[in-house]
Amino acid sequence: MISAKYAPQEIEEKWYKFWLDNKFFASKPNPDKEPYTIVIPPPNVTGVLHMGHMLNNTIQDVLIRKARMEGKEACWVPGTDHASIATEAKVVAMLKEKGIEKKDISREEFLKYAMEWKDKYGGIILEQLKKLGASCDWDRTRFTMEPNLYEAVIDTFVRLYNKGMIYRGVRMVNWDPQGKTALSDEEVIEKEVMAKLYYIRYKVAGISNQQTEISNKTSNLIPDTSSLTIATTRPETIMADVAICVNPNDERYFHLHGKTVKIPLLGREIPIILDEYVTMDFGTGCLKVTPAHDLNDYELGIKHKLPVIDILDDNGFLNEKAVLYVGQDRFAARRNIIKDLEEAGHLVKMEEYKSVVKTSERTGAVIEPKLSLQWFMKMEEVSKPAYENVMNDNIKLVPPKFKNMYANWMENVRDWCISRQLWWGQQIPAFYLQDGTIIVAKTKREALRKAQHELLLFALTEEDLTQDPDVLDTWFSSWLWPISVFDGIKDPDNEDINYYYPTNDLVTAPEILFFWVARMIIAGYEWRGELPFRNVYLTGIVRDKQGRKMSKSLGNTPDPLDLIAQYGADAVRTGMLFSSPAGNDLMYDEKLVEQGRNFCNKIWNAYRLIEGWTVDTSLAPPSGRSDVSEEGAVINWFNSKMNQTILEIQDHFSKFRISDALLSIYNLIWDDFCGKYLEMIKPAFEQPINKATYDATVEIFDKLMRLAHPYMPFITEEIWQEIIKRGEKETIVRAEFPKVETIDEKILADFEILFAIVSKIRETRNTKQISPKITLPLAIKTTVPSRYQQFQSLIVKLANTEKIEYVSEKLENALSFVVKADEFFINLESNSNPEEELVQAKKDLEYYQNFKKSVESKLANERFVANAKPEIIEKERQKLADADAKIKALEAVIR
RNA sequence: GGUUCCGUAGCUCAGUUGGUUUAGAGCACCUGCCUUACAAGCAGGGGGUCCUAGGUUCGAAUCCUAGUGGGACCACCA
Repeated sequence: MISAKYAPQEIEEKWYKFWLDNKFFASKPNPDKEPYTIVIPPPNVTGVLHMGHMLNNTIQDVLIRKARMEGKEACWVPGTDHASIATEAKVVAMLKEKGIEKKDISREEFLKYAMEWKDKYGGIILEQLKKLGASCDWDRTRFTMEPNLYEAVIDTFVRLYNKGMIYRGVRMVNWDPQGKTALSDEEVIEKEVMAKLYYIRYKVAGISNQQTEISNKTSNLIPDTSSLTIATTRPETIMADVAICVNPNDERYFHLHGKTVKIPLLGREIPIILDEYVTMDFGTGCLKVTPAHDLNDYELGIKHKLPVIDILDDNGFLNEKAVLYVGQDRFAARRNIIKDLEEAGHLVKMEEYKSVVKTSERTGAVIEPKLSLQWFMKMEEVSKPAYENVMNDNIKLVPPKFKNMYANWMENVRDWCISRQLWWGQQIPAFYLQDGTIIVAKTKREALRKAQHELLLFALTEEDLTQDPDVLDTWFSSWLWPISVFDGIKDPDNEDINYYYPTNDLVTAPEILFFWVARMIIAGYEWRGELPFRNVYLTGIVRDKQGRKMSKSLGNTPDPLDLIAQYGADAVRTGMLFSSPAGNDLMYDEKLVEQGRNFCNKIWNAYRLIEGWTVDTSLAPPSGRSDVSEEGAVINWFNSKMNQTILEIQDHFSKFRISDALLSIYNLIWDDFCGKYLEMIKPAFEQPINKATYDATVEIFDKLMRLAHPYMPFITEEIWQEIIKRGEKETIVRAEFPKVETIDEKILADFEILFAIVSKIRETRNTKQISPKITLPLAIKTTVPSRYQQFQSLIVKLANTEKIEYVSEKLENALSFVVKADEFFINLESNSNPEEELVQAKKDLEYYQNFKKSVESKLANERFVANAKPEIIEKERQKLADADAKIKALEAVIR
């Protein structure tokens, strides 16, 4: 006895093991087949599965499973990313718990701990993906730090350096004083906070020898010419001031042109400079210029050839250059200097001020703009093909609205800071001689050889070379991912890369469009002269039903594994996809997963029904007519319906409408197959079914399971094995995805009439409150009885009526309705209420008369007839004819 | 501030190059049913000023302009 409820747990485990044991997901280059490749966006190696992964990977699995069933050589490459910042932060925290500080151990020791950590937690997320049913080729699992991929990254660096595309330079970077590393703009989170704007008075010292131009006529606007006031949010940086800047057009400060001021407390004299960069109506119109601690000031400093005074160390503490508050944390120094400024009478006032504070995505520390020696990659030239090939749709972004965003970024691309002050990652292959000479080479040994031969420093030994301690930005390894997983950097002509590259589709989130997707495209053209993938499907953010982003701190993220355990993987997969058009955020609601579960259960019960049938081979198909049995007609109808739906599904897939394709399958199975087809062909209780109908039904069920399989791999395999293949050693994983066959429009139209009649009868039942158990007499007044004769027994079965009676005159006092141009009667003396029927008929008549009028006036409009396309006019004429017939029938009812 | 996307049923969204009169779907909702596959179900039903105002057109949810509301991205005033 099969349970009435679908129980996914043991089924899922059983089949996943079956798939793995038989290596159904494995792929190798096969010249006879078209390759279809997806590389997984590698999740952080220490990450755990969250709802975003679920959505993203379900979509990839749907695509890859469908491609596999379509006979392509489908290859989905899984793997993980070493995620230097995130992982290093976790390792540091883990060590801290053990009482170990990172600064107290060597790089080697640290990496040993990190590797142990990675080995322990690294595989988790991939194991979780298996629970979801992901059909990755697990033998191809890659890790961005494994030797081959590590070397590829080093190779890339050396080659780009030799091409002159990588340089070292002083730049203003986002410095994380806690993580002690530079961050890219993308790793920085901006938070709106209420800060304080401090107004600080500087004493004017005197006239400098550079400029003497003073406007005497305006100087009297400022009563106090002996000082000026600046506004700042960072008073602790005044010790790093090198100038005060005012707008040259600012009349209030004409008298200050060419003068110098003294920094409060410190007394150092700095010049007043002029630049239109300064906004006159913000603050006081006087800007303190602190090149070492503000990006704009830095640029201003370069423009005006100002010195740079950096008063902060890497931890965010004031150094000796600050002179005052040395050794204090920047925030402590701020509190102290405010107190001192106030006491010294320099603090004019404080204002509440809404400002934006940049914080580190990983450590949460407030970012310090910091001048620092970093490695950069030149981006302008190299990003051109990446820009053009997205603009011309060689690479399609789905949905295309992201093209604009992409363009905007690529048109303003800035050089890429690729160094990170971390240990976990690929160490930059740059070696320094004691005099600072830089030698870039893959290994220390090679660097030494280079120094000996190219610089003729034969006495040099490896001890004289120091490798740059920094590692490369994680994205500097993941941008190679579609190439490096096939070893295409180190071995650019190998069989795998030649076969699988370029890959087909990439499924990822729009927030990493720039720093991952764009860079992969750049790498693709740089290293292969070719695009890395043809389509980029961008998923939305998974939000809760109130529209809030899912986050740990809000506690609104369900654990995906709990969901799978509770509802089954197929239910979670379909639940996620019921409402997630590309590029749109997904408002997650557990109701969606319930809907998915219900769908599984619906399929399960169809299986139970069919499984319970006994087939009687001696039984001839029951026939309503001699040429074609009604069951034969039902089977033909369903096949047409199914083929029509497959056409729809293929259209949806061609446009990456994954949700819509699912909904098509959902409706086909639930409404058309379960709701209509099975109801029409199922034998009476405990009656056997004839073989022809049974076989046709199993064949249909087979196709339906194959259609649904990319979305619901487990339940479809179970049913396919149990009812369709009955123990043969095959798998639906590699079965053929159904192709579109004949669509018989006539039969589809005919059955629409049948369903309309059945609906009308049921509606009558409902409104008249007639029990479904009561068999209704049905009479039809029609000029085309053949139209209905073929449905005789189907109407009887679906609507519980007696055999249909054909009448030539309307039945007085019977309930009636009109379908097409024919009138139907249900003659029930007791319940009938002709008044109501009449009212309804009159309403309908009025509607159709108005309808007719509007169509007539359209057709009478010469300009419409002259301008509209012929097929549109023909359609209008047909509408007119239909309306006429309907009106006639309705008039008959009322008469 | 710049760029850009979007406003269609209570919610999430379709609506193909303008062409059904009363604009669709899923979910939610309402009514009636424990009918021997399935109450995680069956049958039926209600629900929209297609953001607003103009314009183009024989015809506008669809195209144009302006307004308005919201999102995204970039750059941000110390």
